[in-house]
Amino acid sequence: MKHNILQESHLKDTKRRRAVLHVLENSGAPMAADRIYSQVVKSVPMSVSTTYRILAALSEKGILLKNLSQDGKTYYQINSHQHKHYLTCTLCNNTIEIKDCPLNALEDELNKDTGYIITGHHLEFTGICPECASRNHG
Amino acid sequence: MKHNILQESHLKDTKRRRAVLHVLENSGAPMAADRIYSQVVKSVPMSVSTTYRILAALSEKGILLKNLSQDGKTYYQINSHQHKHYLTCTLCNNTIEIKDCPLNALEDELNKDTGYIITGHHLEFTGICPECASRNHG
DNA sequence: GTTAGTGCAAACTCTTTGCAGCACT
DNA sequence: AGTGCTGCAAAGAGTTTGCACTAAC
Repeated sequence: MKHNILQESHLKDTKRRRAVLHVLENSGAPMAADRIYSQVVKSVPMSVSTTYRILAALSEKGILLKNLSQDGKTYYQINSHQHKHYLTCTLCNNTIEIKDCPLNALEDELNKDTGYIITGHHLEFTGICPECASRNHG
Repeated sequence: MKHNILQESHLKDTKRRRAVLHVLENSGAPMAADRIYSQVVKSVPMSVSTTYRILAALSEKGILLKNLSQDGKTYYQINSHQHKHYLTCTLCNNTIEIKDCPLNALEDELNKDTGYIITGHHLEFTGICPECASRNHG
């Protein structure tokens, strides 16, 4: 069974939830609610409020990760339970994944310096992707 | 006449702008509009919309840095033209500054790997401050 | 059959804006 | 004097919620 992730989390297995998960599984990068909605609606009728409720439920169960971005929209992604960071083009918003996280070592040091118990971090790089760079030079 | 940062930026030197700058200068950490407003209003009458307009004008001139945080509010801070990161307690929201930024070296490597021209990064740590930690153990 | 999920519209939070009047250079 | 600043209220974007209906278990 492919989507027993819903049942495991004691969530009912509905058409809309499967569709939302499917869209996010096939996306290489985090997606905002409006884009998830317009993707899903192509195949399954769904209201915007249901989109938000599904995203909230899945995030609460830890199935999705959510992140409020600088553009004012909340982005959702499948929680792969791997620690990831992203690099976003400031011109076209194209986003790619960064493989390594060099910060865990820093967290220990930070704890020694500040006394804070470090529970996490959020790191985002911004830049200009090769396509935009060549477009602006050409 | 003292060198005025407002005049240098071709902004009129008004009571409210001075008050906003004063509040931010005396704050160790970034502040959201609502808190800046309620601080300023203690000494200078001001509307909320003016607060936002002042913060927008000062940010546009590069006098302030703005950052939309995960709590949905935009935080403002004086632009010290130094690169800084912050560590925020997830329990009491107390925020302190981190001195060193270990990421510039990483940016070069990232450029080689991805082809992106790296223009910046945003890094936030979360944790539990010593006060909250002891409060929760007691 | 019971509980959880959904659609619709209204509400909510933070922020922005149009317009008329006021303050700074 | 003239332009830019400000207050008020209304609007805007993104998201959340109350209620009646529907679908999954």
